[in-house]
Amino acid sequence: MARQLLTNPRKHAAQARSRATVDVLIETTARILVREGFDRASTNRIAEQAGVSIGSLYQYFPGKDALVAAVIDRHREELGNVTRSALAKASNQPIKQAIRTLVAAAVEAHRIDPRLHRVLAEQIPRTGRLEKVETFSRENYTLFKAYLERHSDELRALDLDLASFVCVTSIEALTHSAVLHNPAMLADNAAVKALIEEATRLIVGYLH
Amino acid sequence: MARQLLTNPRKHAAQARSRATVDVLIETTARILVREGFDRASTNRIAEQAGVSIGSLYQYFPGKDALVAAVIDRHREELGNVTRSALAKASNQPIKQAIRTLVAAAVEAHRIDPRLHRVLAEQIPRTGRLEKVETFSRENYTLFKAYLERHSDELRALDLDLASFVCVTSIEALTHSAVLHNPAMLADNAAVKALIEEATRLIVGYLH
DNA sequence: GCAGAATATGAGCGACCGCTCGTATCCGCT
DNA sequence: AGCGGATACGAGCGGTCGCTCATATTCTGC
Repeated sequence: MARQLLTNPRKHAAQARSRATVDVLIETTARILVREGFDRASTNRIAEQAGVSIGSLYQYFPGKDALVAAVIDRHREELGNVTRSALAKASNQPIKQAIRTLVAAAVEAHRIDPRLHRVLAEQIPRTGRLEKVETFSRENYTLFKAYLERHSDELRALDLDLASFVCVTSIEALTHSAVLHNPAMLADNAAVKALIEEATRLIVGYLH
Repeated sequence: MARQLLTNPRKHAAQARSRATVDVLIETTARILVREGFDRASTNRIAEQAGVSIGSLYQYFPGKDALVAAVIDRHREELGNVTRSALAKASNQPIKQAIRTLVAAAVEAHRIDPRLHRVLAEQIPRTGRLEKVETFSRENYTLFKAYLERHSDELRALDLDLASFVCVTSIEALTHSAVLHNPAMLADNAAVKALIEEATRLIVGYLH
């Protein structure tokens, strides 16, 4: 039997109680992903822990993938807010300061819910096989490129596409790897500062 | 019932035919991982497609995880060969040339079996039983740090641990992302050259 | 208050999972 | 040749999976 591939909600929740059901399902899915991992996040288990019947779950989500997709969307929204506001702030700053702002924002974004972020980043590509996860950083890429365009007079001659790829990929990898694979980093403010400093130096040096 | 946690072979294969059985199981596992993904790689399916009975599979592997671990080890061995020889070659080169050698090697390593590499990197659950997969880049990190130590007189004052982390993580992310998320890159030699050039510039600029 | 729409329920089906174990076959050694 | 260990086999057990559907409950509009 073909597995369910759809990730769209099956039905729109209209009344307040059904919206509550949807919410608790998404929240429970996130909690199970964090606490038990992707494999143990079965629809039966999610429904049970959410205090919702399996039938109700399937009224709103066509399957596990849709639940996970909803969790991803919610998380990405939060990340996007942090990044977008940082980019707005950076747009008026000179290069070096702007890069520092962006790197700091990247670290900040990874602090929102690191354990969930880790599960999503590491276990989720199995869902959908789509570019859904690639879009994780696509927006960052586009916005960063726009920044470079506006400030191209302060930079050496650059292939903006290639440069955006290099910068965004590096910043993403450094913050992701540092924050997620070394949880102690979260507490150690000095270490965070050092990381931001190094990443800034890396990027600024590259752009000049 | 508690899931199987071991990833070590259950029994050592002594005769030639059993070694052949083990080989075909590992190879089939790799093939299924690439063609069907981690989730569909069940022990039953692996045994069937390998032309080996499920009983024989369990003579040599305590479960799916052990098979996957064997695939990972084999792949990592191949990557390690490329990287180690590049590092040996680089150890006598000046910084800029050395970095270029290493970046080129990183790209080369990602060309070995990109689809398998992608599956291993993206689909293997790293939380839990297969956690030791994190050592994927640990060796690179150590070797790179050793290189920096030997050439520290050519560099600015550096925290070698931090610098190694920054360099290895960036190179890994750039080559990985470029080669795996843009398969056209494999064919386009000019694009590969451009990537190597940019990554080299990024790292060299950072180290100086 | 009541009809009908929206929402919630959960037993249970068929498929597949990981894995065992009793049995059959093959191979190396004397 | 023939014995004993190594190897191979596969039916099938107990379990979880994703998911449906007949039924029950709650809400909304009139």
